Amino acid sequence: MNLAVLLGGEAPEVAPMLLGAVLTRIDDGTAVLLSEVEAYTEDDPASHSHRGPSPRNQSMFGEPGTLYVYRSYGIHWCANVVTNRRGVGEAVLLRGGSVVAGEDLAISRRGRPDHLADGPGKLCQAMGITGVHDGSNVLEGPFRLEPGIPPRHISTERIGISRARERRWRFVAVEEADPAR
DNA sequence: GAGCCGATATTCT
DNA sequence: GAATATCGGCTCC
Repeated sequence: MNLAVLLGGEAPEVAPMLLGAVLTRIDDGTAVLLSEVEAYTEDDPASHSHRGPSPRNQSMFGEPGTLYVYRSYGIHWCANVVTNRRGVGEAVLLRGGSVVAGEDLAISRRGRPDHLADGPGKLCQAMGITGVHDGSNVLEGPFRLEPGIPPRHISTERIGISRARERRWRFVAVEEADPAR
């Protein structure tokens, strides 16, 4: 599946397709295999784009593939990949994954050897994603997204929000069946 | 492992 | 002033 075509779709449909994809940072070699994502759309009361463009969320309305990076709780950075066409505020929050390249750098950034990218803020810290990357595009760089084979996954309620909880737009890769079981 | 809490940018009321 | 798309350190099992 062509990435540009994929990202032109609607966020709730694109999100599960990004499971198994690898986000690579070209300029330092770090890469994360995505295992957890969430979809947000414009008519979604829980989405930052719900009330229209603002200085913070403008990149969420950009071209598909745009990175929307925002500061969460005043401390952490969180990254989304924008979907759908320009002018539509849809994106997929990169909620977690596992570091598959550049592990040493990820460990030094995180300051610990474990839990490198098992949360949206941690994923950004491990890859060095900050506000300066807001508005860059995964079709260009310095971040590249390579679709993989989507693993088995389940959808659940999203995390950390209070509105529109009934939209089960959190997609989590299911661990491969344990051979010992 | 579960539960509480503090840090604090940005938006909304 | 309150809420939030979080995290890490702490306590107490």
